[in-house]
Amino acid sequence: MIDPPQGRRDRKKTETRLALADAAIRLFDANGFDATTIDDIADAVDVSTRTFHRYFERKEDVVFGDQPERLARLIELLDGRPVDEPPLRSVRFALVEMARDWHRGGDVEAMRARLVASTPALRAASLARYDIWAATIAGFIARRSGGRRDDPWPSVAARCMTAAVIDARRRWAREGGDIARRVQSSLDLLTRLSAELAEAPR
Amino acid sequence: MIDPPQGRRDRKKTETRLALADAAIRLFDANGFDATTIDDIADAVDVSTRTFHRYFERKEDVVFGDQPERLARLIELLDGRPVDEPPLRSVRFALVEMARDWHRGGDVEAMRARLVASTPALRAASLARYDIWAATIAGFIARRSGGRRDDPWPSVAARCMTAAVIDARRRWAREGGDIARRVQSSLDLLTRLSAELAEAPR
DNA sequence: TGACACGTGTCAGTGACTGACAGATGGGGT
DNA sequence: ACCCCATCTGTCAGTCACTGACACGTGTCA
Repeated sequence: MIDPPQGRRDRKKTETRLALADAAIRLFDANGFDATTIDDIADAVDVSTRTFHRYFERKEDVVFGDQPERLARLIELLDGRPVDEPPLRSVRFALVEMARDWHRGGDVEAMRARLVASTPALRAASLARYDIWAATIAGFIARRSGGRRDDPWPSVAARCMTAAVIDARRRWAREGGDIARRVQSSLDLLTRLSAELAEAPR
Repeated sequence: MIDPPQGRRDRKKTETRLALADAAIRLFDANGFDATTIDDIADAVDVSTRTFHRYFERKEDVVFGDQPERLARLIELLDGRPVDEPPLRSVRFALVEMARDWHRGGDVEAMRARLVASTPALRAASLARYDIWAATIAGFIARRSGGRRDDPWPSVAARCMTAAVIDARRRWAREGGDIARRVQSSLDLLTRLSAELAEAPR
């Protein structure tokens, strides 16, 4: 999923990062985000707190420890779509596929979703992550549809589709069910927007 | 804008809260968010840091010190719309009106927008605020359109319209211009979604 | 294998945030 | 006008997130 099989050093780095993320999520889930100290997490992976902070700028970030892989996957999915496909269709495909990854993530992924939904600090951090998704998707749409540089359309479209995903995921955290299907139906709802807004021109 | 002219005590409280918010924004703008300590802000208003934390849970929150008033205003605008108006039209009206408030906010509002755009911690906090807006709007749409309790439509629609506002405001922070008009055109773009998504059914 | 780059631990320090207590001040009832 | 009570505030002490500096040990590459 990631580039080449780098040297032992880089492999260990990735290993430590994912180990910290995994340990953190489990500890947060068991004892709560606030009640868990960075010391607890570092101890669980047997590194110093200083090392923790070399991997993650803020405590919240550790919950999204696999973000580099996720973002790379999103980009890979987007760029893998045929160039003659309508851009939003490509985005839709990529987002549903991302949701399938979440499903494959199993317990830890559900744990993370619940954790994020119930912890204010993590909710904010999570939204900031999706903001990066939105920017990435906006860049993709802009490239594929090729309008003016300051055209707001790619950005607005990307943000809306991301918003649909966020809503689906939050619903999934609360009520469970099939996350991929939830994302699909949220995205489908976007088509309803124009119909309802058409009655409200200006 | 707010309820009745409460006693002196409550008046002083509101005063202090807004004074802290105002002082903080100016200090952040002048010296940067990180370089400004809570001590600096508290000193400027001549209260203790402990008092600061009684008004605002986190340092970031002070930038949104007038949030209670804003949210009250949003609710007021929404509830003030005729009940037979299409819900999304009401929301559109309210959001554009909120943007006009920003315009009336003058320098401090522009300062805040620039500040939020350029400070990661504030960007995250800002998104969390809009999340509350989205929830409020979703509640309004649900009430006015009266579907099932677990219908995802109100929430998705609210999130998308909020996303359009966020995008417009961020653009405004970067490039200036007429914020109300920017919000209008972002919202107008939502109607384009269905056309482009229609080509991407499933 | 040796020079160098880089990841890690220790240490010390700052600043955000919180609970507990005590003093001050406004509000309401007599 | 007075007092009692609720509430706001400052001081103090403590925890914890986060950071720069330094020294040590380990991977990497010539």
